[in-house]
Amino acid sequence: MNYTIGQVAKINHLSISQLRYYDNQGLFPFLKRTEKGDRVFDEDALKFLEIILCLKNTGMPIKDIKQFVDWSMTGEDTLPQRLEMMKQQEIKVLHQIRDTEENLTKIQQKIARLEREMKK
Amino acid sequence: MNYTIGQVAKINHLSISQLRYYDNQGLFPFLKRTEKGDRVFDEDALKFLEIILCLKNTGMPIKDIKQFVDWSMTGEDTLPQRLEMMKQQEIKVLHQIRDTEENLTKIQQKIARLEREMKK
DNA sequence: ATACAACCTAAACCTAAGTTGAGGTCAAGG
DNA sequence: CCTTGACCTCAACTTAGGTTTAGGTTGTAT
Repeated sequence: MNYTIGQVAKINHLSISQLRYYDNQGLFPFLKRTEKGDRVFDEDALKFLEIILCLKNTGMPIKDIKQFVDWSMTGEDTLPQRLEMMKQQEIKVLHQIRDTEENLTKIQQKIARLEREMKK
Repeated sequence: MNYTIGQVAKINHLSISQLRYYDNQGLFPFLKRTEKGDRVFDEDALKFLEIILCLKNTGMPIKDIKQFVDWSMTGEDTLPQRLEMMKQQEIKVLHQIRDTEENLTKIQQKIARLEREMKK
């Protein structure tokens, strides 16, 4: 099954211009085009997009994602680099979660304090 | 105990210019100054900074934080608004954590796939 | 035929969150 | 004295991550 840019945007809750911007930044080197020039996302492209968004949503800058994408296109030689990058990202995300949980606790304490103040 | 901007920067792992920028954005209306004009952070300021950073680190934009700070300076009339804002933020952070955990899982699956590919 | 919807490009524009640089004040130490 | 370090202001600059605009093509429905 193939998808247009508009469909992909809806599926992933992105804007069309965002997808075009990512393409221009080199994040979709695997994208095909129709004869008239429209971008075509196939199932593989959607699969790949998923991991790209995953990296983006955990705070990886676009140029680093591009590095990963470029490595992915070069073949098996770069498997070690890609693995290393994902492991680094895993560590980063684990820290993110811990930090965010700490901040959650602080916010909840603030809520409790505010509620106590309001009752007085 | 009082602290200079440099000390506060070190304690909280921020740059001095970041702290000055926040002050210019109106995030520190409670800040005192020495006669020569240097910013003085007292214990209360540090306490307040902690909650400000907590909001900032969970993705709240500076102008929203300023709203919260402004409310905090006005007295008890704004307790309900502040409470509501913190509750909204709590919800946002809970979602953040869930989303990040999902992304973590995907990254870990990617790691597993890459490791399988490398063994072949 | 024509109008509309969905796609395209290239370039300009925008916003948030800072950083940098020039020029200045003050206190302490050698 | 004078230099060094830590602070100050104000304005200009930067960067990332987009959005917007203007102008153009194509396919389908009226």
